[in-house]
Amino acid sequence: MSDTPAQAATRSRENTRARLMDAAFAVFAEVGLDGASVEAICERAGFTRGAFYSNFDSKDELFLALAASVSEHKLTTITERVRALKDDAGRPAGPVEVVQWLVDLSLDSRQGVLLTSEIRTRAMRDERIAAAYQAWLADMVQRVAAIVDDLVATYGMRLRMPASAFAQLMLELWESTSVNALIQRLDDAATGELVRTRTLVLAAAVVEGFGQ
Amino acid sequence: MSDTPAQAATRSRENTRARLMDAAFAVFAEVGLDGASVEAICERAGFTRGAFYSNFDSKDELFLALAASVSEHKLTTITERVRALKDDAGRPAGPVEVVQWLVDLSLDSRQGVLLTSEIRTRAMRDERIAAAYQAWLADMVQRVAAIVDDLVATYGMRLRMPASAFAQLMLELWESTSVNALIQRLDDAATGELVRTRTLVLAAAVVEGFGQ
DNA sequence: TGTATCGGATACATACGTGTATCGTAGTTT
DNA sequence: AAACTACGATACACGTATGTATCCGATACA
Repeated sequence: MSDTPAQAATRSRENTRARLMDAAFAVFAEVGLDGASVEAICERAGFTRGAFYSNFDSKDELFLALAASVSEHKLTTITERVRALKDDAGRPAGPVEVVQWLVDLSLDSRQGVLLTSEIRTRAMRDERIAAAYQAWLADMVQRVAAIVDDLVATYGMRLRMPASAFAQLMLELWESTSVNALIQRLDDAATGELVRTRTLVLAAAVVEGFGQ
Repeated sequence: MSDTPAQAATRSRENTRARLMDAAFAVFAEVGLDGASVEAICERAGFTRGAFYSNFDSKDELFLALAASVSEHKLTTITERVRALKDDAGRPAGPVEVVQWLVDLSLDSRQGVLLTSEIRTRAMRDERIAAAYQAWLADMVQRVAAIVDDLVATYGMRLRMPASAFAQLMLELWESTSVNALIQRLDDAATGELVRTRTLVLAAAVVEGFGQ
């Protein structure tokens, strides 16, 4: 099956877009949005700026596209895992295993944490990014809340606060813990342990009937 | 009492240093560290760059000095308030009032939140700033933990986790909530309410014998 | 009142990043 | 096979930030 020219061209174009975005992901994580020059991004991607300006209007537009892509990827991932949860095969054994499972779900790479921080920082100052961030966060909260609701029903427990508030608290806690772990130069294992412990504390507090 | 020339000169010098740092505080909050030009800082302070380079070696050095100053200011503030707490006059009536009091203690201005975020972002990438940040955080944690210990003893309650871990959790929660409130464009009242509510939830979870 | 000193202003050299306009070429179409 | 199209490279013009070297004026002291 051969492509029409438009398709072939598009596919190639999409490919260089993707390479540029991958490079931008790395460079933004390294030096931040303002610290990253278009030149540096292109160099890492193996292009010159000609390619860049042929694909994006500006660095800001690339950043927006990248943020959207990362957000969507996270949402997709979580959706898949929720579906896996529904299949009895992968269902965790008990509440504590659920925490483990949720933490795995939320942990991000070093670069991911850095980029998310960049997005949040930007959102504090830029109305447009704030809107996008809030929309994404609401989406995440909703999905995590759905998981929580489902688990609570399954194990016959009760929440001491609305599931969505609990979910948002969890998400913020995970993020904030990741950031601090990064500042403390903890390795992945220690970071995971810290997040797990804290999540258990919070769960014990908010979920009536959760272990001890 | 008149100054020696050196003293007078120093005093004036300290004054322009202070003005530059005040300006930098505002500009960094507005556009971030990388987004702020030395020129912009000087302009806001009512100087030219000549004054800047006469007082600081680089923008980074100014940022470091500013971060240290802000940190120290926060520590001083909290110390004062702890002392006030010791005087029976200002002592809160009960656990819930204590929460109110603690929240007041932790709330920061919009600009303060933005600058703290900038510091934290920087700490993730820069070893030197990370060390300073961790030292400061440890200090804060220690003081808050002392308050917590004192209060717990006073009201005859018990903690379900080490006071320092609890204190750190609190500090992170306050910070993270402030950031999110800022992104959501909440006003000060709503932000305070949110922080208060969340603090109560956490306190109820961790402090055995805390209200309901 | 003359003079030395210090802090801040001015002027300059330079590096860097951006965006655009143009060019060369590989792959496609007829 | 010739022409066309699209993508990315190259070259250029411009603006902006930096840091330094020099200058000027006010204040302190003799």
